[in-house]
Amino acid sequence: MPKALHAVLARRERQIMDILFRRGRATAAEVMDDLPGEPSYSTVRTQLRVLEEKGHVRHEVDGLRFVYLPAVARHAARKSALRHLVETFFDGSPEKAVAALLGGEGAKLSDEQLARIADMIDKARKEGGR
Amino acid sequence: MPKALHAVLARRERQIMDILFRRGRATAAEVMDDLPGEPSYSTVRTQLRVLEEKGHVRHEVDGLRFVYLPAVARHAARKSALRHLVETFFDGSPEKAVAALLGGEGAKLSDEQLARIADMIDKARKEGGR
DNA sequence: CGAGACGTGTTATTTATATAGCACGTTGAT
DNA sequence: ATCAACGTGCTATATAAATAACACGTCTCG
Repeated sequence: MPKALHAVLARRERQIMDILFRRGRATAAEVMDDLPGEPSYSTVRTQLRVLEEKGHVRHEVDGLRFVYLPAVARHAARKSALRHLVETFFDGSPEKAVAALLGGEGAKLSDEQLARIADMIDKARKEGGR
Repeated sequence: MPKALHAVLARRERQIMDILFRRGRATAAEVMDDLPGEPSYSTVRTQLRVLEEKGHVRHEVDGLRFVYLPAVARHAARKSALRHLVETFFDGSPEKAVAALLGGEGAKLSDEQLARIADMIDKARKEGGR
């Protein structure tokens, strides 16, 4: 298993990867816009190049310019991040994590969303009880 | 609002904070045990001292030795981490995050756990519908 | 066609991080 | 009382990260 991203990236590198995961793909200029502080365009490009050398990012050529994307599928990174979070803050219990989400940590939930979640649970229980 | 920890910590610093959040409190030796690589005792202590200077960690004196703890309540750090994760990997939708947890990302759920979660949802719905 | 905007490649520099050595103090067992 | 084990305080250094300047190419529109 390759090492999880969060365990390997520096502060700024992580910020950049997060932006790429949020947006899916982005140009250097877009990354720059989303970064806190006012890094120069040049700085951001250098960091993207370094991330690419390290294998965390790749780029596609779009006409003249580069568009950067994470080298790892979002889904994989997400799974590993979620696992780590549950481990660190919820004593390894996904149940507690769900409780926190329902309790409004991470954003409020509407009634419709709660209803859909209830459905998901019914399905999960049938699966498990089979 | 003070800046979120994950946005401000370096790689090693984050690893250490995660250990402290997992364990609640730990001596330098315990932190050292949990860190990957084989950092020397001296190294770990230096980093703890730096983290303390920065205000992320504090220590209590236990007889002869120091016991380190996060300066921020676990609950607060967790909330911010959860929010960030939902933002980055679930398009800001806690519902999607719950779905991932139910789907087994982050660890499997037992039937009893699912049952308890179903209860939580009932309660949440009553609250919201009041 | 020429200047400005926009983009890349390369290289340099400063600052922070990660790492560890050494001197010294306290305690507990021989 | 003394030596080893364990812990702290202080200091030093190598490596990595963060930042940016400069040179150069290409499109574009007036």
